Amino acid sequence: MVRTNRSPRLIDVAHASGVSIATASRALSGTPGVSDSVAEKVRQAARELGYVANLHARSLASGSTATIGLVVHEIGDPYFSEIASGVLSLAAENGRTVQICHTGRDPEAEVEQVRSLVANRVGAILIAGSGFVDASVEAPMRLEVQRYAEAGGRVAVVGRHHLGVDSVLPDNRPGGRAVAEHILGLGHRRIVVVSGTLELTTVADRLEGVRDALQAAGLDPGDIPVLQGPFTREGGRECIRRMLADHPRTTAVIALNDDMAIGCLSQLRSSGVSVPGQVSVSGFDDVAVAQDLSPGLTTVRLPMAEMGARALTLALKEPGARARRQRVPAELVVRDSTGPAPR
Amino acid sequence: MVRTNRSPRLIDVAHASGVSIATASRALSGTPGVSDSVAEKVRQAARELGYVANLHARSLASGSTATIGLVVHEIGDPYFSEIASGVLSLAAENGRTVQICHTGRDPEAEVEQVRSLVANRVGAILIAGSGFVDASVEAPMRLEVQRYAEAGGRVAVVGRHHLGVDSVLPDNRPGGRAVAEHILGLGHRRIVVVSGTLELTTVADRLEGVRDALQAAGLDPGDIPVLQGPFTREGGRECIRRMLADHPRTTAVIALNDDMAIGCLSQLRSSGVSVPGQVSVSGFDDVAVAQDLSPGLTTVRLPMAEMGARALTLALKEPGARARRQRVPAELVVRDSTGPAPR
DNA sequence: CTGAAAGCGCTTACAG
DNA sequence: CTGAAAGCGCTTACAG
Repeated sequence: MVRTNRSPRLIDVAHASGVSIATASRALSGTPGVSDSVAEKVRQAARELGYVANLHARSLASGSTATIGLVVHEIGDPYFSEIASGVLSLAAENGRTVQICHTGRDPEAEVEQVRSLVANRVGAILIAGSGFVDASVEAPMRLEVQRYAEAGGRVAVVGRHHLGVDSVLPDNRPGGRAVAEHILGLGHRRIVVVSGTLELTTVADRLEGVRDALQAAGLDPGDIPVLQGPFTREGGRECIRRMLADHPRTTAVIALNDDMAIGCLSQLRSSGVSVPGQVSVSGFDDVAVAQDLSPGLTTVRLPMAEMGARALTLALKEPGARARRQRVPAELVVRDSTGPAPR
Repeated sequence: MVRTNRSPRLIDVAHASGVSIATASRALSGTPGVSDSVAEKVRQAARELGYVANLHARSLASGSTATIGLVVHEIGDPYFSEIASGVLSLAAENGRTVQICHTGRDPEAEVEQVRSLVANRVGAILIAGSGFVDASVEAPMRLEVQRYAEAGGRVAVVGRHHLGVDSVLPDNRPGGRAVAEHILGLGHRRIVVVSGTLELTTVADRLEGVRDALQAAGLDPGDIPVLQGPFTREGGRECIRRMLADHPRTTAVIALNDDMAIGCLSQLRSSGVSVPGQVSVSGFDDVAVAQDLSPGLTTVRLPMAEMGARALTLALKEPGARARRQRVPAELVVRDSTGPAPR
């Protein structure tokens, strides 16, 4: 009987080429030990039938997968989409497929997504995005990850501590210090930090760097207002409105990511404040669009795509005796959104 | 390839709770016909063991998957990352996982990616991104897609014709017409179109709309230069340099996507040309950052996230007797990058 | 309501 | 170099 409306199976290829499924399997997967002529005959038959191996069956039989799981907070956010781009490109080069989930920055959704990745028996899990300063918030995640790792899964994280796995860690603190030094060097003293929630380690680390610079310049970090809002463009706008109301003499805004900085620029423009004439603005990340803003955004460059690729590279390696950490340098990029403090 | 064969299996759960694997399977998958007390006992045991069902085994046994495949040109591009965001959110709500691949706009890579999705036996494939005016370029893709559909797979595309499957089609032509009418209405006559390659249907359709408007205004579309470059920010910059050299009296630039428009803005600023004072600029898509640019970008809004979600919705439905087409309205959004033609 | 058993489509020792 | 056969971990008719 002819199977209609179904994909051809290995056995169909085997029949068509007059060999056993064992031989057909070897010929198709490139396992050595099949004569060239037979292998070619099998490949030919597979091509004609439009045969594509069922990866579920393959995974089940072989006990391994070529699929990588990637967890991000929000794929629409350029920070994450650039990381994802790096992962997808390198994965394709290695013949691996990538399953992505986003979590909306919800720690619970995150755990659920990891669990679903585990269920899909992905070969490795990559987690991008800040963790929480309060390690206890991450306890369930840590548990899930450890369990997976113990069962032989590989895990790597980007920009995140506390999980006890291989990690790619951008120099958030040195980056924060560098951008603050730049601002101070331009003569600014009435500075405001525009920040996401301090519960995130990324935010806390960057802020710490800013404080390092203030302290080194002989200033009291406690004197610098830290305006908190969502870590988004809208959050940036919101903070500027508060700044204009509560700290009207501010001459420089240090935003802790580019998204917020873009919102700052937008709100300052709407409010008729010139940048950098009256107020300087800096960001953090150097998302692709930062250089095309007007004025071009002074920021701290993080090589997001490369960070994603590096995490994948770590995950594809054999695990080390203990968790590896790769530091990624953060580089200050000075553009037109920062200038000398007005006198 | 990582071995992941040390996780607890269904049979471990069955043993732990003193039932058969059939009963354990039913209890865990929520199939009716298991007494509450037994079901609870099984769930309890599963929880304690940290059991997560092997989806490969499940797929193989049941012949169906909860995984959706999504093909985009470049996930780092906001147009696609916003579509992906819509797909991921809706997928999560439906308990489905998403496998993403990007193709770098290479038709051959595209076919390969679809093939790999088929191999993964995903339940549905979503393809986002322009097709080619020359349908023959897509023949291999069409073949692959048809074969998959005939074998029972579901396919939906976003912004793409020629594939003979369910599609979500933005009103590119009416959108192009709307934005051109806006520019004409402001009195501009020395206009230049900044465009990606005309081989892409998306580009061709938008340009067609622009020409509709020109014609309706009694102008000869042949008189309007169409500068082509990569469909990216860098492409936009490039085109502006050419425009400045070859068409220095231009007063309005109609860019056929936001990325190019952003590049145009950037290059005009570097070249000391004021927008919209000397030259007006419009885009197409309304990516998230468009409203935060300076000046805010006049553009044509496409609800990308919604388009992604709609495609998924189509793919999850039973197939119709013939391919369904959903048109998505394109809405002109006027901001500050366009103004009256200088006299 | 519960279980024994067939089978999903592959891979891979184990023999020849 | 090639094949017969035992699984991989589930689901689901089919019986009881």
